[in-house]
Parts: sequence; C-alpha cells; structure tokens
Amino acid sequence: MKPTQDISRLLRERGARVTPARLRVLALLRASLRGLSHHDVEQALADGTPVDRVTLYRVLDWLVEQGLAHKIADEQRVFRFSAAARADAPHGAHAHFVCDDCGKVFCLDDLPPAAPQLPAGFASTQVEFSVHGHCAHCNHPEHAA
Amino acid sequence: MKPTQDISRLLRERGARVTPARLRVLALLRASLRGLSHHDVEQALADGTPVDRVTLYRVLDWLVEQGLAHKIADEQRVFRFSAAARADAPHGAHAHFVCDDCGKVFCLDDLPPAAPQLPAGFASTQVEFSVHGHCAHCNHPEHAA
DNA sequence: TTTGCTTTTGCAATTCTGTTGCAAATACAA
DNA sequence: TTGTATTTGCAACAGAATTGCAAAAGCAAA
Repeated sequence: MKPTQDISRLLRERGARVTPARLRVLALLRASLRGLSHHDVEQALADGTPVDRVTLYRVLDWLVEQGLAHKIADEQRVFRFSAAARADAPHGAHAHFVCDDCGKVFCLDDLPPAAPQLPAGFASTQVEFSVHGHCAHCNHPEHAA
Repeated sequence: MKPTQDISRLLRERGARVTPARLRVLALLRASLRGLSHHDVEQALADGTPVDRVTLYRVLDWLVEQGLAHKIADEQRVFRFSAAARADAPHGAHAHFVCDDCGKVFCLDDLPPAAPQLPAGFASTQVEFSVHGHCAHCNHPEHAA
C-alpha cells in the first residue's frame, strides 16, 4: 500500500498537479506524529533528491491553502505544519511535549486538560498544555551532537 | 506616585542593577494594556533617549528571566512581552491566560495538573499550561478598541 | 570622591525564518 | 508530440532576533 498513490489520486481528484515535492511532503506530514517545521521537512527530504527551500515553503503553504495541512506558529516563533486529515480537530485539544534541547514538538495523546477557574469576565476558547523537558533522543548522551 | 520609583526599589531589592533602560521598559510594559512587541517598545521609547535595538532585546529577555515579564510568540510569529502580574519566582510552573485579542498574558494562581505519562526516555523539567481566550477587558464591547 | 570591578550598553556583523521576482523546467491535456 | 499554464530553482531580499566585543555605566569599597 503506497501512501503516495493515495495522495496522488487525492491531488488529481481536486484538479491539482501531481509533483514529486507535493507527494513527498504530504506523505511525510501524514506519516509524522508531530508538527514539522520547514527545517524538519527539509532535513527529512534531504536523503533523496533535495528539494529547494523556496519550493518547500511554497508546497507547504499550498497544502495549507488546499486545506490539506495546518500551519501554526510554535513558541519559538517557527511555523509547524501537520497533515489536515489527521489533525482536523481544533489545535490545542491535546497536550504537547516540547524538547528544550532540540525544540521538537510531540503530541501527547494523553490527558484532555480541563480549563482552571478563570477570573470574572474571562472567557476561554482554547486550552494549551505543554510539558517541557528533554526528549528520548536528546536524553541519551551518546546520541547528542 | 512615580511608578519608576516602585520599579527601582523592586529591582534593587532583588540585587539587580537599576538602569534607565530597565526602568523605562518595565514601566512601559506595566502601563500597557496589551502585549508589546520589540518594535512597539522601540517606538514607544523613541520619544526620549532612544534605546539600542539589541539592548532592548536583552532587557526584555532579562525581565522574562527575572520573572517580571512574559514572552509569547503571536500569530504573526513575533514575540510579544507583557508585565507579569505577580513578580514571583523566575517563571515557575504556573498557568497562564493568554488573551487572543490584546495579547496580554495573565498569571493564573491555579497550579497546573501534574505532568502526564511521557513516552519512555522522555524527561520533563517544566509544565506549561496556557488557556487562550478573551480577557475581561476585551470581552466588553464598549471597551474594545 | 575616587577607585576598581562587574554588569550593561551600543555598534557591527551574523543567523534564522520566511518572501519575492523571474527564467527555466515540468505536468498534463489536446 | 506539441502547446500552455503551473511549478520549480536560483538569487536576492526582508524582518526578527542573536552574538562578539570594546566602551560606558552601575555600584560597592576604600
């Protein structure tokens, strides 16, 4: 089961051109459990034929424009992209783990946090719960850069 | 009542050096109803003796480090700073309310829930709990800008 | 007040993240 | 295969934020 074939059909169905960059990026986003920054995607695609930085920005924005991906600014003011099909729920409904070493964001399935009591007059629209620390990869000295 | 005298004493009490830049920036943040970007602060201080851009960045970060201000990235991926309501410990584990209208950050006294179970190898150092919504001021149409 | 040490400031240059303009390459339909 | 609009890659640009280092300023002790 080639995920790229699914994606290829998906793109074709909406009258969009099927290009390697779009296939690879969307497949990557769909395979990822966490939001990916432009840099993350660039690194992930560097193994095969490298994709130009600008093309990557444009593909990512195009995916967002097409409603196939979501774009949010993380705490470090970096845009993170995630596939829309999986993450269609309002962002922030789940908890995040932020690695303070590598800056990566992981989604924690766990724990739908309840909003605490707010002062009078305050209205909450969204709750964000982030756990900061060191991810499994950065926690192991032998893996550190 | 000179707010700068309050601030001057506040800084001195914690063994920090009292400089014009720190006084002016913190006074400005305290007087502001919404979160200010670096550019906002630079403009606001341009009337008097202009403060160097880099100094401004450093003063703002220093205030955050001291727990006297909060720093968040807004939707346009620009950092916005606001005075901390409670001049507490250096940004400990407490909950925040972020107003999506004015960008201001309020500290909530409620303690965040304990860190959820993390994947193997992950270590948590800090838990951040943010509630997004509309603050009491922005909730009232007659007060809105 | 003066001295001396430490912190802070200001300038220049640099990094990081993302954009824009334009010509060449490519997808896709005819 | 050909024609055409779309997409790509390169280069240059732009704004936000950071870094290195010498000069200036704060503060305590003499």
